[in-house]
Amino acid sequence: MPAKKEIEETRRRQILDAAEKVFTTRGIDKARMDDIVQESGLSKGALYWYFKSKDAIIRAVLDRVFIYEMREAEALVLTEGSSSERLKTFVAFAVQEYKRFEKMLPLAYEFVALAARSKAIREAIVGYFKRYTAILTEIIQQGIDSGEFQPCDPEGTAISVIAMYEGLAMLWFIEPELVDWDHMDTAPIETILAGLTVEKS
Amino acid sequence: MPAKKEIEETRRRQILDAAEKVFTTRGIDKARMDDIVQESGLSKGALYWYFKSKDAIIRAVLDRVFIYEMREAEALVLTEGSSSERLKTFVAFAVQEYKRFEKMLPLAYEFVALAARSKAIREAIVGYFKRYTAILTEIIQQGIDSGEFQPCDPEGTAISVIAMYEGLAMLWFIEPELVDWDHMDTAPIETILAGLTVEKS
Amino acid sequence: MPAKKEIEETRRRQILDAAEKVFTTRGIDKARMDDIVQESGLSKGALYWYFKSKDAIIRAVLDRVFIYEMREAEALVLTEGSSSERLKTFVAFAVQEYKRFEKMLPLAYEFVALAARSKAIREAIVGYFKRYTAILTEIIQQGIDSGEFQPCDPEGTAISVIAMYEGLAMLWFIEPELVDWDHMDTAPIETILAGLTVEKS
Amino acid sequence: MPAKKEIEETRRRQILDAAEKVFTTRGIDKARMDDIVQESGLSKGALYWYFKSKDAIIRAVLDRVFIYEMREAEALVLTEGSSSERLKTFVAFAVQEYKRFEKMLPLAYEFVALAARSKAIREAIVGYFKRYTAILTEIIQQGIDSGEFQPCDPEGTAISVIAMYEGLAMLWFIEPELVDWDHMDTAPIETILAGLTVEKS
DNA sequence: TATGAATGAGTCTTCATTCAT
DNA sequence: CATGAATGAAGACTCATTCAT
Repeated sequence: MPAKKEIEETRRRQILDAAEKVFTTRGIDKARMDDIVQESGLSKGALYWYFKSKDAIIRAVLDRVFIYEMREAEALVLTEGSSSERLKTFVAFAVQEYKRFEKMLPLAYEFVALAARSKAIREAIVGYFKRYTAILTEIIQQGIDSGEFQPCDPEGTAISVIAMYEGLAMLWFIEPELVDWDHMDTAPIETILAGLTVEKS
Repeated sequence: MPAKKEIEETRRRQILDAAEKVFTTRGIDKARMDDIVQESGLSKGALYWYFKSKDAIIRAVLDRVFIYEMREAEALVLTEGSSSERLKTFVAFAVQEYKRFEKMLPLAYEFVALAARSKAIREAIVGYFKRYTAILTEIIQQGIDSGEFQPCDPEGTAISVIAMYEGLAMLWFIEPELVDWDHMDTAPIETILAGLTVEKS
Repeated sequence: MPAKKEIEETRRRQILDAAEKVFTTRGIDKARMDDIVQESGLSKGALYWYFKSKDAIIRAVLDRVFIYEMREAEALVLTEGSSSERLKTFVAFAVQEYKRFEKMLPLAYEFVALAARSKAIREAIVGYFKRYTAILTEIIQQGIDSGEFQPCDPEGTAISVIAMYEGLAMLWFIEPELVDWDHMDTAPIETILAGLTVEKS
Repeated sequence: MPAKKEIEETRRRQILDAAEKVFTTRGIDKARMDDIVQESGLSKGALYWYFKSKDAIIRAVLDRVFIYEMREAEALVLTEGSSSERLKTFVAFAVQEYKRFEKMLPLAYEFVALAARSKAIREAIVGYFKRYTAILTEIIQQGIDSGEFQPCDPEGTAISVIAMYEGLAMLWFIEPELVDWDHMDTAPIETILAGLTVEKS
């Protein structure tokens, strides 16, 4: 017997899937509850049964957008190999994620814009970045400790790297031709690695 | 005698100033024409006398946000000194701009989000980035030509640098504590410069 | 259990009744949606639930005004008696209709005026006249065939008769005193019948 | 020196010509003062200098539409010839008028519709019909007096004739194909004349 | 639980009219 | 006399939310 809980979970997912799609294509503000109703195949009443308001749906979608699995990335920290290797692997992983994320970028930037006016949204996004930063900082710290990387502020550097990739994603979003996304996982990070790595004489 | 043209110019500026402020604080979608009316001190009719619609105001504000003076930056290309110097000066200049830009960032990200659905907006933003890229590419090319920089793809590198600063600005926008903006004009670019510069031994 | 359909039908009627009244008293253009809201006892939202726009309501009212039962009149064609009798009965019937129609005449003339700019309206009105013409033409044709009427163009004559009554209705509408509506169903048609009928010597 | 009066007269005519055109094409309600401004080539201020309001323009246009020269028709009454001849000449004249009037018919029917709510408009239109009726009544009376026409109610008959032509004009306006306007000046009136005329044998 | 008809405050936009120059 | 910028009341329409069934 598919417990109530399961049905409820299914309904919520249906609604959020629909909302995500509608928000992405029409924009959050322009999206109407009726659009979500139609897209979800449910009824108006059902939406309001599972979510208190449009705002509640927005927040739930926000969480789906900015909270995803980083376990794979986090596991990297414990991997064998040089720090450069790990850094590259991490970046390659992140670039993969961006690619999967592509369709949701419009939504992501809407949330970024909304962050200016909503603490809840700001916190969700900040949490996402902090997790990313923590992983990258750890990798860089390992490199410094092992003498592979120049001494430097590991967190600051991590943030610079993340910023660079966020920026590239944004440029790519605005005009794909600006960015050669197929080499994204190598060229930019190598520029940084070149400056980061201790000269092997 | 303040010629007609002048009055017209004043009115348009009044309206756009008001719109910019309202869009920034309330968000473009949530902004009501009445807010702009109140903020501008003009009347509803006056707004519609000078601008066909809310959308026309949005576009006009867009242009004000993304089209500004880069002459100063463009002049840098012709400056004396090493390419590293020029690069740093350019970055310092850009960081200054971001600081002046601070209040408008929410608006800027709204436009970025809107870019997904509007060619006009996309083009305005792309134009802005292309101008920036052109300057930076030129500086890097000069560095390569003079043997100061490693051989590399100058445009790709320029875009990476711009992306990094765009990303930093975004992080700073979302959570100022994430980014030490006071050293923004030095630390990140130096990491890149380290990798870019030919070893002087 | 008043099936859904019934409620829908009731609501539409409520709205169209209200619209008809408001259009008639205030004029179509001067009529506000809020007037219809008030007159109907429904809410703004309800109006827009059942009709897409004011224009949709106008069209629906148009149909109610110009599409009505002519079955009774059409049945006349098959009646016993002389063609003169049938013609008179038909006219008497039509005059009755005009009387019932009295209150809607302002609306009817608004539609006539609108016909100049709307194909849909024009077609609705033309359809109405064509049905009337067809009946009358048939009656006159019968009269000619039986030798009761002079040979003539039956459709042209039918149109002349209809035109005369339409014109009388218009004069009556503009200034009731101009037309003795109580003898409308006899005097004018007899003038025509006198000229139409073959002399019985 | 073209006295002030002349300029004033010119301006008024310019405005009313423009208004007539705009009212006819857009409809009185949908016509904007700005349309008249543009069409007239004058300025907004000028319109309000010569006419107090849009309503004043509407009334002035009304007068131009419904008050025109009937002197020619009125002169007919004194003409030589049989009453039948005079009647036919009168009808031919009227049909000519309708043809000239063609472009203004949409406007005329708007005024008819407005008559329901405006005494002033009603009176203007009634005045027009009364003049026409008076002429026609006189002609018919002459025919009765001379023994050419059957004894009948001359005014009632006159009104029937006018109504018929008004109705034909309306049908023609709504759907030109319904009415063979080229024979309008003969066929319909002859049907009536046939019934009206005393048998000569 | 689920439905979808109904609500009505809120929004953009229009346009007759005014008035400083 | 003439101009056209400015006013602001009014009106069509939208849409998040509610609630009787």
